[in-house]
Amino acid sequence: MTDPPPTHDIEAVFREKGIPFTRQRRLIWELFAGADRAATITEAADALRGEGVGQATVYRTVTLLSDLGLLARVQDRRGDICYTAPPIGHSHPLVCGVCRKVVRFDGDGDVRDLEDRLAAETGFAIYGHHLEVYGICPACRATEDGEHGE
Amino acid sequence: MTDPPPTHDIEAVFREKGIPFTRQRRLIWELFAGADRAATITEAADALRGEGVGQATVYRTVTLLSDLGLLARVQDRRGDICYTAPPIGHSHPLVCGVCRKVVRFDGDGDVRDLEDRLAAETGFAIYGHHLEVYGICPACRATEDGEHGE
DNA sequence: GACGCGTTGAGAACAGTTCTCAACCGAAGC
DNA sequence: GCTTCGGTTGAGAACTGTTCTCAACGCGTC
Repeated sequence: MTDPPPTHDIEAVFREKGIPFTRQRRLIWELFAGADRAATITEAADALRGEGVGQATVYRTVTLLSDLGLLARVQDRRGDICYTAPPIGHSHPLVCGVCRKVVRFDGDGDVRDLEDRLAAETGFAIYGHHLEVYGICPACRATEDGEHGE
Repeated sequence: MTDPPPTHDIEAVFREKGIPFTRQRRLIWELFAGADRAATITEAADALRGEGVGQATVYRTVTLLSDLGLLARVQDRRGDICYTAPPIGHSHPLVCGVCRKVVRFDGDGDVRDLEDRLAAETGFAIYGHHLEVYGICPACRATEDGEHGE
């Protein structure tokens, strides 16, 4: 497994690939990297409209960052597609289904064994996996218990 | 864990919930359950158009089956959203990214430990997870190696 | 056979995403 | 400093996938 580049070195990642790291791309990256919870593209576009970042650019940049492996797609309990950064270096997201807070964890050891076993059993050449864990974070649990008594 | 109802007993699942198992629903179910690989909604709609099944019905039924936990959503290497049956009883899909062939496996033991650890470490109330493994099946590997020499 | 209720199909409506194109920006060369 | 060139951007159109609407239909019940 490759070494996870540190988040703040994203500029280096771009430079290395010869991709310009423009003002808009920086703003979009900072929005996702600076938040501790996943955001939808619409939310990002709304938040950055004031900064003069167009919707198309948000779409283009999110796609670009995803392709570079710098953003991961997750979904909340309602099924809304959100993005969260950074999944760099192969961590997995534990997502709060209510507030979309994301805690990252490294479940790689656990999954690697499984992959090896599957490869041996099925003959598949395994190239990846997708693991997300969903839960309700302590803060949202407190709120839900208190307010709805559910 | 609940006992996985056998695939052929899907009618019983519907009956139990008081949901009519109509001709259209049967056709749609059989299309997904009968295939050994995942299909997109568009493919299903195209395949069943001749049987007089409308597109809206395919969407409605796939949503219904997903809600009942009888279909799982996966994606191929191109990112196309596909559905596969049956994930009943908590198996996970190993999907061929090329031909979308699906092999199911029970990785639950592996993930359960991880979940317990995460719950203890983070305080999240974990309600679910999403695990898919992606690979290239032996048949597609043979084709790709032979034809593209990649 | 008539009634009632949920399901269905066709097409309209909608939302999210991608495409188009002229304007813009920054780096390189003069 | 000015010009050129290639990639990026923003606005809006176009497209795609999905959901909604509504009249017709099918099936169980009376």
